[in-house]
Amino acid sequence: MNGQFSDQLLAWFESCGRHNLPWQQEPEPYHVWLSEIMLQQTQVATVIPYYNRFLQRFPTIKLLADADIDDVLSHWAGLGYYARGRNLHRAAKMICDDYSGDLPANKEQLLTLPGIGRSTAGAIMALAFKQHDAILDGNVKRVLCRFYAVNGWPGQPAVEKRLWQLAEGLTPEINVAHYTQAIMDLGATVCTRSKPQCDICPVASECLARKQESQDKYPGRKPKKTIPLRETVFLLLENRKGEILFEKRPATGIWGGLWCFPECSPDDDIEEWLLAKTGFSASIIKKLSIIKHRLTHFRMEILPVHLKVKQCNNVKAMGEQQWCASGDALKFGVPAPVRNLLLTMSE
DNA sequence: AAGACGGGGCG
DNA sequence: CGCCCAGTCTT
Repeated sequence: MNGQFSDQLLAWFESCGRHNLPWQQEPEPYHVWLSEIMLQQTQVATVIPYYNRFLQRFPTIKLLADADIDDVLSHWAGLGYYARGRNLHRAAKMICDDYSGDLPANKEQLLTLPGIGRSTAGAIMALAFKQHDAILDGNVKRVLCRFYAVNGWPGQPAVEKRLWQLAEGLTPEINVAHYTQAIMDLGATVCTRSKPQCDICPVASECLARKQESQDKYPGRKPKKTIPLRETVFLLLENRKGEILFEKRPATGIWGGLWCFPECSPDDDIEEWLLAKTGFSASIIKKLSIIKHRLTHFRMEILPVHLKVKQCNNVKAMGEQQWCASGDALKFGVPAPVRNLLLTMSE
């Protein structure tokens, strides 16, 4: 029977699960939603300080909806995947407009909100509304791949389809909130990527991967490909007051909506490029050491160049711009390399 | 179906 | 350095 898996997991959860995470204290729908969005592609330990700061600044969905997007993004800065922050803000507005400020307890309606997909909708239904619904996040995928010895990479549509079937089959009708938390905890603390602790696993005796002594084979690896190198130049323009010029990036694409420095290619003549594109006449003070930034899909090498502005004729703004003392810039949403650069400079 | 999207943690 | 993480959206 399917009930055995959930029963064993629930019994284990009671004594060994995590019951002290910040979003478990007041499990209201907003808290569950916020934590689920932050936890997408991001680990618990990283999320916790961001979660606490965010909720302190935006205690309710209404206050979030009414906030300025820059304010929202500055509290997201450093977490990555900034579309999550923008979607959260958009969804908060929709929730206020369409549902009087409360998350709908309805899966189809949740799925219409930006940033909420199948797994997050399932998590909100189960954890916040105690409704029977399955999730399939990275932890659950790993647990199920091992328990059923599912071959193939979980990102593969056929494999993912199979995993959803298994996840739905195992999810119990009752105690669904505890079960959902339990299977995530099992993946996070016991059925870990490397060195799983099968000796303390509540479902080890039925686990096919363990029977085959091939836990390391599951889940199947993502086919790897060589990731490209992207080289860029950060232009740190300083005016007479010692302020630095920042530009707001477009809402979509890398670091969408965050504040950054003007950027050119290493192939450009820097002073010429500046004059042509922005109207600033500036001279190079110093080229700083190259910053290496590694992402999932490419590597970045950033050359920061410090310049002094001599003259400004007809500034051609390429987007929103502002001059700002380097220390004050951290109040805005800036990407991690920019933050690190500013911190280094102020030392 | 495939690619884009950030940053941190770990072996 | 490679791989992964409480995924979703766009093309």
